[in-house]
Amino acid sequence: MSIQITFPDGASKRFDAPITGLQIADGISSGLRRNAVAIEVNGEAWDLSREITADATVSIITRDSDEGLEVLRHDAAHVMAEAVKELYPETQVTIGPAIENGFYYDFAREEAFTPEDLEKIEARMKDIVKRNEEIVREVWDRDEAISYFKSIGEEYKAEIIADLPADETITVYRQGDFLDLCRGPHLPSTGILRDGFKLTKLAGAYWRGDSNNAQLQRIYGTAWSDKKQLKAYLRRMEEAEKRDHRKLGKALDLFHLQDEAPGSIFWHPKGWAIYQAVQSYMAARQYEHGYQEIKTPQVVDISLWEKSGHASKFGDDMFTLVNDEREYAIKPMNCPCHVQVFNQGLKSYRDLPLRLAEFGSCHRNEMSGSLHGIMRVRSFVQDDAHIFCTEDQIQAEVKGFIDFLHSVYADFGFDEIIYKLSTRPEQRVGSDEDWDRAELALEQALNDNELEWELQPGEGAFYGPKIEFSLKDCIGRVWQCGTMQVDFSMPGRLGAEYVAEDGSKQVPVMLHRAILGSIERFLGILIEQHAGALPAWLAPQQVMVATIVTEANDYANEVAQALRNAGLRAEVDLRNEKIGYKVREHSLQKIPAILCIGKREAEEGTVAVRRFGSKAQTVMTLEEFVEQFGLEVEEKQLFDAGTNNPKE
RNA sequence: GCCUGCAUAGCUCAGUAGGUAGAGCAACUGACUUGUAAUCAGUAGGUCGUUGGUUCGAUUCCGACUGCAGGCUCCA
Repeated sequence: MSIQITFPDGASKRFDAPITGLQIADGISSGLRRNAVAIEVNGEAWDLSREITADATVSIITRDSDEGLEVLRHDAAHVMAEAVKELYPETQVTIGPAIENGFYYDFAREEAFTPEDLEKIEARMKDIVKRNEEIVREVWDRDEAISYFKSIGEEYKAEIIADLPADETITVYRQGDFLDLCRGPHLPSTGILRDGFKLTKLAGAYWRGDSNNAQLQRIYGTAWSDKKQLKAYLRRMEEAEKRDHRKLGKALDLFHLQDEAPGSIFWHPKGWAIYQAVQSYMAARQYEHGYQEIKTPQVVDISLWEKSGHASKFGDDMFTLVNDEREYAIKPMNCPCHVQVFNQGLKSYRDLPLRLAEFGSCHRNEMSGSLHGIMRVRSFVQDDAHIFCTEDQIQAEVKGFIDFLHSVYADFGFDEIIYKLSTRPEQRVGSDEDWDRAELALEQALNDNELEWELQPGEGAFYGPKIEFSLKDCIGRVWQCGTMQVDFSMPGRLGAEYVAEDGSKQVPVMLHRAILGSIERFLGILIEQHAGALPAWLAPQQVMVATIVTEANDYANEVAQALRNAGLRAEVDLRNEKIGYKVREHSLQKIPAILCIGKREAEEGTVAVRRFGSKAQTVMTLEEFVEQFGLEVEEKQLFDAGTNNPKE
């Protein structure tokens, strides 16, 4: 019998059935065969060794494609599990998927793995690759599979199989003496994995992601198509880690943290200068967008948090204090306070939408393990605002907000934003009808803006669904920054009302929103995004005036004063040091512009400008520099350190 | 909170198979007045995170605590 195989370019060819992906690849070219790791058959990824018995459209998956890398990484996980079982037979295997850049496998074992064990495991993995064991796909009967895995002491595997949907085919992959439940696809043999992998870290992880369950030991690894790719990745990571905001915060003297105040930041002059630049920028932008800024109390009676529902859901994470037999909470968020401001006086539908903004200082007693540099802290300031509006106004407000957010992120130099829609959680307040409408409103806004977004079912806040706007840090970790949440319930719980056109009293809808999220977190990401070399408008010190000889001191001071008068953040370095030393130091501090002042400049009334990232020196008059640099600051130009040109 | 690891001078790090520690940079002093990424010489600087234990003796070994790092969980 012959079957028709159609290729990606539309061409097709007849083959004698059955035929395998490996044979097809071999027939096309030896290079393709060498690089093949799997085959896509009618849109489904198959093993190269699986027999194709009917007409099909196929495409060979190669080792350097995204799909191919996923197969390699998944195989690396299996090879690791095999290695672990060989070295530590008492270990139970659970799950081991491919992830971005690599893979992991979760193991259950009494004794903890040590970093030295990782080396042993990695060495054994290399052995298994060298053995080039054939990887064989087998279809098993469900009950047989369950009893087999139980019989060899793999309780977790048995549990996974028992929970698979009834119509799912149970496939088991065999490599050497190691059998693992898996959907596949896998490589034809372990040798094809080659040597582009490395075990990277050891971590704890809960069985099925639930902290009530047993904690397993997770081993992470990274895997690439070959050793060269692996090395390139490791080098990239090493470079990226140099941009870590904690390192730069210290090196650039921006802030520090210390034991006595875990999760709280001591901002130093330069860090605070950035902080203030960001905050005052946001204040101006919000004013422009029709927000009114307010300020609400830090310490508020616990009863308000009970009414809002926060005390019952987040009570453990709130800092509370008792004074004169009265219990207070240090505000963990601003919303209930904003409703109090709304509630003062009688509001009309003509007042809506009412946009109240606050740089709200919040304290949350986050679990110690979740603290992370200045990205996740216990004391932070949100660029928070609440929009009180009618249901009809939601669409326009959400749309307007998304545009606003995009323009802010663009000013800061962020072009990659991750959008997520989080919908109703199990524990929530409000009717299902309200949730339906709120979720729909957000979904529509995302689609109207033609954004690519990811759905996170059950991840919404307890009072409403939300859109999350996330950014990535230097090593690719995703952090939520902006948010837009629709809330139909809190205004009602806290007694907010307005008089409608017909004279009736109505409860407004409340939109919770933030663009930066926590200013602290945003600054952390901002520092990493620019590797500490902030664009001129954000740089804590924008200009450094450095003298070459003492004789130029007076003129240098005049220059610095003129720059300050022009609204620029300028310092002067009169130290008795060589100019090379000063240039080096201020370059390491990533100051956007160094003005070198010698006898010549003092006599001519000029400045010798050296921009960060460039070795070029440009002599111009002080006036010319103020105009040029001032414009760059005013226009919030993003400076490209590599080319010394403003970015598009 | 849980798992694994880490904590030495202001910073970056070395070191002690258990006998109270060292480098570079920074700081300070002096000389040098300098033209675009480190001028030279000298001085000073540490209860080796805190706290128990083992030991004649602990920075080193063991435990607890605190903090940090990487994950997991959580994130109003």
